[in-house]
Amino acid sequence: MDKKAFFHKLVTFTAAVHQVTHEITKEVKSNTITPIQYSILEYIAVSQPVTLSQISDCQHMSMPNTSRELKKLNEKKLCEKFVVAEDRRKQYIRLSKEGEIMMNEAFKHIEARFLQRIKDASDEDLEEINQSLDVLHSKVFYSSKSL
Amino acid sequence: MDKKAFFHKLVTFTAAVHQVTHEITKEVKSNTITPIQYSILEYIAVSQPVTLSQISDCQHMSMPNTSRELKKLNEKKLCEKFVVAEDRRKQYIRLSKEGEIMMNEAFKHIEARFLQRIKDASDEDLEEINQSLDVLHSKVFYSSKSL
DNA sequence: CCCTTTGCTTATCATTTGATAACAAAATCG
DNA sequence: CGATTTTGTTATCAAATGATAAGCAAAGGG
Repeated sequence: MDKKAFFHKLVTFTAAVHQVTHEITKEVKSNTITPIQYSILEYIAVSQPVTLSQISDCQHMSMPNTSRELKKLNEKKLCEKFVVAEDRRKQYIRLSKEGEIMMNEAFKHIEARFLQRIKDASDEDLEEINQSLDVLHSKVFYSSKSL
Repeated sequence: MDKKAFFHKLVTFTAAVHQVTHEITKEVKSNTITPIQYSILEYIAVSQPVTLSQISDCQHMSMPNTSRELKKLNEKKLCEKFVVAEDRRKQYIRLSKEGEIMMNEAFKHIEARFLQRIKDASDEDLEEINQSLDVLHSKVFYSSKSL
């Protein structure tokens, strides 16, 4: 396969993903949280419970800054901290009731937008999309600290 | 197919794409430009010549802020402005010689990083990835201003 | 020829984000 | 036990980004 073309395809693809998600999420964000706070909430929502270090790693944010943003989210009653019995330095972070509600609404909106995008897809198309997501996630866009 | 699981997959996938591209581009950015300036340069690189309004639209940035960032890039000798003969209000923006060099190096680095990510992939894997990119780009992450 | 619109600029201010130093408590290890 | 590492906090400062008001020159339309 032509490496140059392949790489070009990858770059335009990532640009497209950014463009589409930006379009969709900008309608989603409540005006009470900042973009970074939204992405933290999103991460918590799909990965909870998580520790502060995990958020810091995943969002490429320093511990102090992560701690600060989390404190703000806490003050806004959108997430909660729980000490971990086995290691009392750590804390598990989960969405609060309100946080769950907010993120559920956000996801519902995103869902609607995506539905609109795939409304012309057949069942086979959907299965194909499903498999493509698996392939790309596992073979290209996997997360890896070691790289 | 379970809709809930499907959208969960979509959301985590887009998050993964963001994280990976963030990881890769953060190594690329010279310390002389900010993230936003980088993304402007990237846009100019693939779309030049562009007008200030086009950048403003595409980057979802207000005209005044776009103007400011462009002025900084100009002072850093990374891009140049040319008045348009047909409409002297407009200006075409292009990368300067230095800007071209910088972006070529950036793209080369991104290519290397992606290659590293797929270095364990077999030829069949690559073909699968290639097809998955096509599927997702055409059926989900297509660009459409009208949506 | 006025009047409006378009494309862009400058200035200013508030907020968000990034970076760093200094600290503390719990765990781990020799 | 004492030293070190891990996990997280608080405080502070600098820089980047977002938002808004005011202005200006060229283009276009009646």
